[in-house]
Amino acid sequence: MARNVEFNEQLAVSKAMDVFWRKGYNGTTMRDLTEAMGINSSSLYNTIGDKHELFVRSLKHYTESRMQAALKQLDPIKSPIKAIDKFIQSSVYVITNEPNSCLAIKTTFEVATNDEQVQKIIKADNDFTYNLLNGLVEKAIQKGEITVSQDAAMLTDYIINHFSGWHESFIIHKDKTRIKNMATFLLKQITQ
Amino acid sequence: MARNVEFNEQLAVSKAMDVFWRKGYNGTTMRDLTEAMGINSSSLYNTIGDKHELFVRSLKHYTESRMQAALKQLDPIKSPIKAIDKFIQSSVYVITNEPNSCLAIKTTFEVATNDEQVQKIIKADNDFTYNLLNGLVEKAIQKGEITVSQDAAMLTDYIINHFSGWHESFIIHKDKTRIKNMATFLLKQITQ
DNA sequence: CCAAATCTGAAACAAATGTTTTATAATCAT
DNA sequence: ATGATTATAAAACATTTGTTTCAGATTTGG
Repeated sequence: MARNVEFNEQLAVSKAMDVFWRKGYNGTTMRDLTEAMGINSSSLYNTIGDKHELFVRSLKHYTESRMQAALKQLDPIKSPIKAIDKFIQSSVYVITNEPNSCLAIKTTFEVATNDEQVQKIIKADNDFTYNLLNGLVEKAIQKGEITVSQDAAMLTDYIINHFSGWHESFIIHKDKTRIKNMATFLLKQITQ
Repeated sequence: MARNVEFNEQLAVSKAMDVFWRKGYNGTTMRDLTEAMGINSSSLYNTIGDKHELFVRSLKHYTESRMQAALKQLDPIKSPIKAIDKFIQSSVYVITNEPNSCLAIKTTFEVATNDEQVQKIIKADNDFTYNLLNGLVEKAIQKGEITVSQDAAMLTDYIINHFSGWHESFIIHKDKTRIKNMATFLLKQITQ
């Protein structure tokens, strides 16, 4: 009965995400977004909604992509401690090679404090990583691959906790070696 | 020959800092600032300058205050490892009790990437903390209070690295215990 | 092919933004 | 006290902001 939507919504959100990722929520204008997405603001408001809704979708797109990638990467690894190692090494690689630092962390510090909807997404993302890693840590403790502590919950927190510091360090010093050395030490500590 | 400046510039910058701290650089408007500072924008532009310059001064005020506080707090402590402990415990206390998380970290993720002047201030702040802690770590290694590694530089990075993760965790989960448990484990690891 | 539906593009919108102007008030050296 | 000088307050400024309007283009079912 009517005309079809011309643009690919998923692709458009992905382009919007790139802009938010670089400039942050408040640093991004609607014109930045429509230009990058290649669509007119009327189309945007007709389909997705306003700036905030577009940000929410961008953030969800970011976190969901990451979750899928993590599952896919860790699934074939049978040894829990090797999976933990892979997860850490992979984080180091991303931190020291991606042009922007993690959108979730940037968002946590820029908007999560004053935005409940955003905070929920961030928390869901964090919980996912926590559960994924916690499963591995528990198994590694069971198998005796980790002996430094029996407190899986705390150890999981402890490991995850390193990532944002590594991002911060890399923004400030742009020195891959510093990150790698910290990661090596972390792993040595865990598996001592 | 002329009229005197009415407002206390240091105090005004301190009020501006509070606003930037809560709302971030891009989330803060000039009207937010002049209202909080209790001065007219013409006075602001006549004395301090534009929004960016005010932010730079606010950030400097923040970092310099922190540096002084750290020196004052650690100076009387003679044992290096006890000073390190104090530094960590004090960070935990601030993270879990201040209403806003660290302005320096927020700024690192929001603006440092695209703002050289801000990046310099952040780096100077980071280097200060690094040097302060590194001196303690070196002495602790010499005295045999730390044996887990002889690499003072890496260990210093490793310790500092925890703070931004603790901030992130507290924003997301608002759970003091999780932070305290991580801090306890960190200290146990270092002094093992 | 028609008609209803809805998407698109460009322009327009009010409000908010960072900054400047201007008139007035206050201060200090003479 | 006077006059030069500078601070202040209020308003005005041009842009930029997020969002909406509206005419025209395109599609689909009948």
